[in-house]
Amino acid sequence: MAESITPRSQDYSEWYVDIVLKAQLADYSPVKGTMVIRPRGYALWERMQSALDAMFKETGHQNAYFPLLIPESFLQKEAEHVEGFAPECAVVTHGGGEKLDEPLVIRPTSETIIWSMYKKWIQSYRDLPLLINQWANVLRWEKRTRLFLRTTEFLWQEGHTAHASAEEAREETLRMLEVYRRFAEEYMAIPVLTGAKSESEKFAGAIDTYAIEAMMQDRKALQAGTSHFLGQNFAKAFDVTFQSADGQLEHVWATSWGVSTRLIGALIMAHSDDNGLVVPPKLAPTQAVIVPIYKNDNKAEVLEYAARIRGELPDSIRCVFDDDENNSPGWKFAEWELVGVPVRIEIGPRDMEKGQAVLVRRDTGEKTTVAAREVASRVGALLEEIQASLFERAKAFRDENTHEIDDYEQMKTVLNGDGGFVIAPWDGDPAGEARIKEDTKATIRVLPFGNEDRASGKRCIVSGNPAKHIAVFARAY
RNA sequence: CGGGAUGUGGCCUAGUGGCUAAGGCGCCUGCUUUGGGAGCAGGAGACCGCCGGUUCGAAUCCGGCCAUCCCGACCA
Repeated sequence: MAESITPRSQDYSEWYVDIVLKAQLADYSPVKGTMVIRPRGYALWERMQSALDAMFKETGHQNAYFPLLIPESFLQKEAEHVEGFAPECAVVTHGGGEKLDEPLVIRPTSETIIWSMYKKWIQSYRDLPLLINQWANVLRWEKRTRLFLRTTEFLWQEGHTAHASAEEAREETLRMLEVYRRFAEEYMAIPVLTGAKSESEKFAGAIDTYAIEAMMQDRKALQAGTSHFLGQNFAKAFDVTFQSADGQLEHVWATSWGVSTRLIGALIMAHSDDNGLVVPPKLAPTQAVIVPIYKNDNKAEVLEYAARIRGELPDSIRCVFDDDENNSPGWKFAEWELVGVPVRIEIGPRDMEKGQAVLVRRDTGEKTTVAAREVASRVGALLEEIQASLFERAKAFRDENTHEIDDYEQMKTVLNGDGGFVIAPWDGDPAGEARIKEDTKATIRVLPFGNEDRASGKRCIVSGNPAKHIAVFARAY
């Protein structure tokens, strides 16, 4: 357990894997591309879940659960959907020792089974909107997997809503994108860009896909959440209609939106360092750890003094008192840094004499000495400071590595060099997008909102034609 | 799915045809320690990734497979 982590500067991928394995967030499982989420990783997911779930409830959604198995024929009802997902589906062909009449697909996402049910549940405009979310696992047969970022099976939430009008469904799509933005920035301390996806990056079956897009420490982009306006595509495929107030029979309008355990990967790659995981206080399962330091002749007194300080911490601060006798203080320091606890409280004989304690920040390593009576308030304040400064640091890093460029050669130099985000005018032509990908491996991450005006009068960076969008290009996970 | 690298107790590594596979870390027992991954003594733990082949003899040579990483292809 006391081994070193590959430095980021030496090998970013190895560093990432080391953090996941050594901080015991996850471990490889026997089936290719699958992993076990260990208690320390799952605790992070649970904190994400509870924050998100509260936000979903606040916006009027209810949780439900739909089955893992979907009749294969369901997937085929929506043309783009089947084309997008069929290649990565696992299919169950046998059950109970017999070949099944109809193969069952293990859900890669649940639109089809959900809309088959919505058909039964929706008749009138009075049944709308229908706002349902589910927490579930899904399976996608990926060729190249990476812990948390892309695994064959993963955990996520998927919201599926039904509305009486296109406007209302569009509002919902953007409302949930905003929920994701808030969650990413306020809880994960990760600044994100919001905007629309280009045609080639859209969800299979959506009219419009929106995303939150974050920058990792290696300057690559990570799509951290998506929200889709599905139009009437699924309502038509599953014949889901409702009678409006004026008696007309109309197809229902739909959205879907999701975030997954990939967020844990985002958290790691946004904040962590060569000493291990760095977790923002709002998501940290343990926010503070007290490490008592004593010699044999003063052990009882130090422990009592430390316990008294611990007793003054409010219940709202999630604190662990590490009085394990078998490990040295130095060992504990390193271990708690590895797992990312935001604040360490060191309490030894010298502190006891002076009626104080030492607080250490995980993000900067900075140590401060505070009077015993102030520990509770200082720890609370420090947690808030760390939360804020992680965000500011990540934002400063992203801004430093975001370049507005209107010359194609320069764009190639940047994207093939240090990387980062390139903001450039684009005419909307997929051919140009494809050429950029070929030349630089970068894709359009988002078409940021409110930039159509800025595009007017500019020339597309690749074709030279009049630009329609301002696009953000980057290499991505 | 293509190209490359790697695979030896839980982890890292030595051993490159010949005795009972060696060391460090970790683990267990005891003592001693404790302000940045402590010390001493004793102990447990390996069908050398898996399957097959060559050989009197294989961790070592050959073939296949599997897994991980890297680079591509593919992919919300």
